[in-house]
Amino acid sequence: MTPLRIIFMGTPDLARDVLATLADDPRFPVVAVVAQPDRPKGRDLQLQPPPVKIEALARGLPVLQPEKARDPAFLDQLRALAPDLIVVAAYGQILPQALLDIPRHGCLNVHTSILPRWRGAAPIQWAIADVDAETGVTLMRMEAGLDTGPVVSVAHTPISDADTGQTLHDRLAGLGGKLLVDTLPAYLAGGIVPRPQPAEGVTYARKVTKEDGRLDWKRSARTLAARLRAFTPWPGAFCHIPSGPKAKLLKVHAAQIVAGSGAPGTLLAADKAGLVVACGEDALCLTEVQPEGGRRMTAEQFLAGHKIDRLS
RNA sequence: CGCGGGGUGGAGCAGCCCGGUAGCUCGUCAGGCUCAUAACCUGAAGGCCGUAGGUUCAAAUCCUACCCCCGCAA
Repeated sequence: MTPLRIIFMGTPDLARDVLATLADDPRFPVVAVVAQPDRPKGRDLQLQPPPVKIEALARGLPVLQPEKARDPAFLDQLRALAPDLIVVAAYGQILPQALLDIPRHGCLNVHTSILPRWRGAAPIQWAIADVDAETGVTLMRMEAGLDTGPVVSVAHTPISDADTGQTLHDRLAGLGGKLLVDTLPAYLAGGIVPRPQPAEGVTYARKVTKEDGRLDWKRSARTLAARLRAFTPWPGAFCHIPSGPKAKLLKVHAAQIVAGSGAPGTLLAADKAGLVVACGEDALCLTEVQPEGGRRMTAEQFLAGHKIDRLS
């Protein structure tokens, strides 16, 4: 039997971790890696390679970075590589049927939720923001639809009150890689028949935007606390300090739900313990913040230099 | 030249536009009060105002260059 030929497609940190786990395993020879093109990043807007590209180059793997995955010339390149299997993790583009048809064993996607819940771009964040008790990773055989393919295998993990988008991301990245390498042998041997996703329970995790980080004090403290954790580290949570000629941005890094009531946005207390802000329901005690232009600091430090009675 | 905020005793800030004795909330140290204290009262130490030039009788403040920190853009 000729050696297996695997192509990996992915872009961000999560995909890098999955790639690392896959490529570490000698049973699964990765012959090429596909990532999104380098994008301008950082304060000087310099072109930065995506994490997957860095990982691939460090391993001496060839990297392809097509602008569009449906580009016919790119598809020809893929065919020329004669992959038996394509593994996709957070690649960031819809893959056309013509691409899905290339490998003999099809395309498998590592998706960081328990499908059909949270199909789409930001499943990790929305699982936390929606206060789900658990989430997980789904290995799925890809179809043309958005995360609609039949399920090969699933791994679960509970979501704790301490989980943030970052911690859950890291855990799911590890879980995803493990699920992939644990499942692949049986799948490739034909021992697993992918099962269609249930028709019930479909939700969509739309892309997170900067605006999702805005703390709307009219919401409940419970909701705001969940969103704060979900959107850590990006886009983070923020509100505004109304004092002065123009409102200043205030990022909130850590907060806890506390008892209290008042007009949403009102500062109910401000001491070493934190800034207690009235919400639509209960209150939020901000313990770590970062004013515009400054570093992150404790509520105590912040209060030493700012006199405020309300946030917006 | 992508856009913007900022560098002032140990911390966080004000003062800068309208140059002329370095200020606020804390912290630290000493003393006092108190059964006691993270509370309160009194006092003290601690700063060449990011760096280098320039303008001026005089620069934290105005001008120029540079260094460093942060946010937005992803």
